Amino acid sequence: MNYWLMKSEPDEASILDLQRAGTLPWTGVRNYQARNFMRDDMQLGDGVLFYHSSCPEPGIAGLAEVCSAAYPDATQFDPESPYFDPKSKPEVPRWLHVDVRWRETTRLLSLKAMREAPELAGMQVLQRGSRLSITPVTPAEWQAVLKRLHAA
DNA sequence: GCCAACGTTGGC
DNA sequence: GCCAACGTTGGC
Repeated sequence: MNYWLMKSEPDEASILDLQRAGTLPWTGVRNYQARNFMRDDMQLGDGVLFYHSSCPEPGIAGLAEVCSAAYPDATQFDPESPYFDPKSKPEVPRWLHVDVRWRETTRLLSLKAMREAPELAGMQVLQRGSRLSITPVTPAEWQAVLKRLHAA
């Protein structure tokens, strides 16, 4: 069982969109490291911190879980899609993704609050220059985030 | 809109 | 295989 933080721009897919949909395919990842996490390290039931990025109030907005194995991302073959990759061949799909299931819409644990939390200082997403859209989270960090999300 | 940081591309 | 140029991310 592993834990992850996954970034999403709420304009594209917010925690409320996930809540409405139940599950969503995590399409559009075009970074090899993030793809490899999904392909090699994610397991069914892994915990996901759903993070809103590139928005007025960045931060963790809810909880989700991995609910599929990795499979080819259809958007890479769609010329109409912003995620179209002309260099990817259907015989050898370059980009994969998992599906994610909604668990809980929480209050926002803002980026600012995350930075102020000593237990979260080591989180990969908070490191200088970190841009990866999917990063591993340690069990201790997961617990610390849950504690703060559920605190009054 | 700015810009720091990082990833990717492609010429050599 | 190096590395300069370019593109992207994402907070501010």
